[in-house]
Amino acid sequence: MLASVPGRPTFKRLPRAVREQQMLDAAVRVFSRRGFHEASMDEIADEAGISKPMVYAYLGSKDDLFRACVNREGTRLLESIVAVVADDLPADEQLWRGLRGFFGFVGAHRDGWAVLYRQARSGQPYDLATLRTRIVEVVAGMLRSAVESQSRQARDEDLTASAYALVGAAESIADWLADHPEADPDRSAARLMNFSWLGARQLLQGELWQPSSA
Amino acid sequence: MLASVPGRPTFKRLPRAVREQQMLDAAVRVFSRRGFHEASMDEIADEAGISKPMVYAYLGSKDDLFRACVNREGTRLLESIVAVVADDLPADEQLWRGLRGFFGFVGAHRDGWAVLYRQARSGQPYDLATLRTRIVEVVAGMLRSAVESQSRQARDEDLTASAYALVGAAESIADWLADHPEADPDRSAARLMNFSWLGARQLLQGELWQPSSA
Amino acid sequence: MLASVPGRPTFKRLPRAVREQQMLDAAVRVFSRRGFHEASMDEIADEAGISKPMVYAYLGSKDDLFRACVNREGTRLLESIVAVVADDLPADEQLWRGLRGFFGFVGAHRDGWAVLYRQARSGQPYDLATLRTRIVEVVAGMLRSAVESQSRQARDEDLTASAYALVGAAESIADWLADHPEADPDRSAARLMNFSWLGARQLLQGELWQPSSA
Amino acid sequence: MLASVPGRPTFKRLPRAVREQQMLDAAVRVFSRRGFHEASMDEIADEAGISKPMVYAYLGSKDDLFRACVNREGTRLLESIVAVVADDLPADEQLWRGLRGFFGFVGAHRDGWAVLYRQARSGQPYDLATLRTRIVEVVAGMLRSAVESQSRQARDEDLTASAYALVGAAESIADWLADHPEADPDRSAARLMNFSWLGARQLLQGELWQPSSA
DNA sequence: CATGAATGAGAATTCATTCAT
DNA sequence: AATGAATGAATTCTCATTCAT
Repeated sequence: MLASVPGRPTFKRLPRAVREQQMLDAAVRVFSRRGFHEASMDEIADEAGISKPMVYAYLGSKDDLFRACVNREGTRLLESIVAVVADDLPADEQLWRGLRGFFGFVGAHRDGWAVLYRQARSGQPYDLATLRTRIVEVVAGMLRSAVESQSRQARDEDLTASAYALVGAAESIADWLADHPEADPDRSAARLMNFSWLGARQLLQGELWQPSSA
Repeated sequence: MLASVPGRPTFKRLPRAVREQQMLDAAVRVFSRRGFHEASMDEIADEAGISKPMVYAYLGSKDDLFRACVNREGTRLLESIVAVVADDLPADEQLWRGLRGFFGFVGAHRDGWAVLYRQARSGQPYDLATLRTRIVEVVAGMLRSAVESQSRQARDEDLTASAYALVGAAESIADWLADHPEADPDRSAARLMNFSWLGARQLLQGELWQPSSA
Repeated sequence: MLASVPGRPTFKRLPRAVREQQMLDAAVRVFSRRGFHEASMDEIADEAGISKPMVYAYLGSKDDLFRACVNREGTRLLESIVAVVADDLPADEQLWRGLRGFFGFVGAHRDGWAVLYRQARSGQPYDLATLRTRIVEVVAGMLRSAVESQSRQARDEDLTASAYALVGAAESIADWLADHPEADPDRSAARLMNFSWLGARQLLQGELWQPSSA
Repeated sequence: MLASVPGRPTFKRLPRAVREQQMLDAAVRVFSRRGFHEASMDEIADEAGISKPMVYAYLGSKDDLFRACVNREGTRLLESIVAVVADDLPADEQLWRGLRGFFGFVGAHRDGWAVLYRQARSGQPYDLATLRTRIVEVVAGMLRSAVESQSRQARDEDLTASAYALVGAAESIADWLADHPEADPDRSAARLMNFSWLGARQLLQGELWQPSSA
């Protein structure tokens, strides 16, 4: 009966893998707009078009569910970056590509970003700390190899601090991007590239960084 | 009645203003270590050494209380920055002073910083968004005046983006600082100054920014 | 269909009676270790190696299932006793055989005993009350016929009380036995026989204990 | 207003100690008639004429509450026995008094007995196991001293078994008593005394029953 | 001023039970 | 015959908030 109504998909008796993704989608949306604590399992189940016990059966407790969201979105984010970065490129090109990947993800998955950045941060130390640390380390590594390619020395602490600064700057702009749906992710990437690569002084003097490709 | 019983110490009937500060101190500590939702009014009252009804009588609901915390700490933070910045200084000097003020506050008020940054973010739209926007605007204004002093034009959006980047970078490093009590705030300020003022390229080439004063 | 796929073992399509016994075995084990309420239908189905709907199809609701367990174990227990008692034996011999049968069952079916005694007791008025009453009546009858064989009178209430005492004593020792797998059931039977028979004999002979005071 | 209605006691704002006893009374009644698992905190709160949060505030979780019930009733039971037993009396007199104390408690606190015996048994190992063991040990000690007063030897295991039998018999009769409000506790005590003492006396005198066959 | 006593409302979680395939 | 998918209905427990003293 229901199935015969055109345009209204039957939501019944789907295989587990499909349902799990639906649930995760719903959970990401709800966590994104409410935050971890304000989100209720009831609302998530509703949003997924399913009853609460199914959520528990498939994805466990609220904590488990949240972790699963963070993991999925975190993995996607990492992949968005890793997919476009190639080790043998010059440092600025790598940074540029990394930023485009990053802002591209944020623009395309605003809810996922909100869960990762706004929600996961404040609470219990989910794997997010790990994820962020990993990103920071990747960036730090990138900087280090760039430095070494110039036969220079740099204190590790300084590199790490720069990486933190860079990641924080990216997050901050991503946050603004997530709240401005009309904004262009690539443009955000370019702006941050200029700021971080050239520095405020250069910017103030009107200098601009230009992508060598594309 | 009770107070008149000899040998029984009179309960301190402190003036309202003092009590309120005690409560806010307690609330900031508790919100800082638990987060908004995990913090219970019971724990806050306990920490303040008073009974719950007093908290409600003086500071209103939990939301009100949290807002009061954010306001007080936010104001202090702004003051830490404003106090050291003078409009007629060159841009780099202003930035340098602003960063020192900022990291100084974070180092001295780790709990306050945690409430402002980690907790207030995730949830309800408290005045924090406002506070952050105000800081961003201050920084953007600083950049604009610097640009204009060079008789140049710059698109407002670009300036804003740079301000966001700068604030985000500062927050990120502040966050790291809050978790490393042994770290030196001034050193953090210097690192970020280098990064943001000179840019990654300059840094990679070994250039360094030097404070003209102090 | 599935069964016709070569190389894929045919799922055992066991006859209903066999399946039911498997389920009851599993249920007795689970009820024994968890108690009625803590036992979940999931765990029982798991233990039986079948899916839940089968349990419902064959044995009905959880209550039904529990009743079925109690019935089966209760019947076995009664049979263990009845099988060895013969009406024409002297009273002490009957009691001795009855106790041996009883403790023999407990030693051999610890799970069954636990279900009967520990679990069924606390809750709903299953047939257990009936079972116990039946046992008490059997014992009371045994005592009565012994008395009458001595041409004596005894108040029915006193006989019933003695039967209760005897059954309670047996249960108490059985309980201890169920927790001590190394203990010898026959030895327990002999101990209780000594305790109860020497008393019962005096009673049967009309002797009475009198309080020295009051 | 409410307080002025005669015959309708005001149930409001009682001191903690009073409320706790009311709650325990209610809990014992509900646990007694429903069993641990079937009893809901809602029903207990209702029965106590109070809201659930108060129960949690004063007595903790459902487990804690149950433990508190068992403790209170167990203590009362022990006191009922200890109060009337005096070490320097002859063994039979001690046993007689102990039984009267025991059955007196059961007759006067049927609900308490039900909680102790029927409910606490089946579930988690609350202190009840301890309580019962303690009682068994007391009885065993009583028997041992009686034996030794006759300069005889007895194997400890046999004494323990007799104690178990005695306690089990008492519980069994108590159970019957709890279901027959019109019955006289003292009469039950006398019946069990007869049954057990006449047996115990023979035992104490070294008599043994021997199986005629096997 | 100050507080112990009290609660309404809602949250997570579980479980017996049934459908649709 | 057999099962994975699905849920209604409880249940325990917590918390912000308010009286009555």
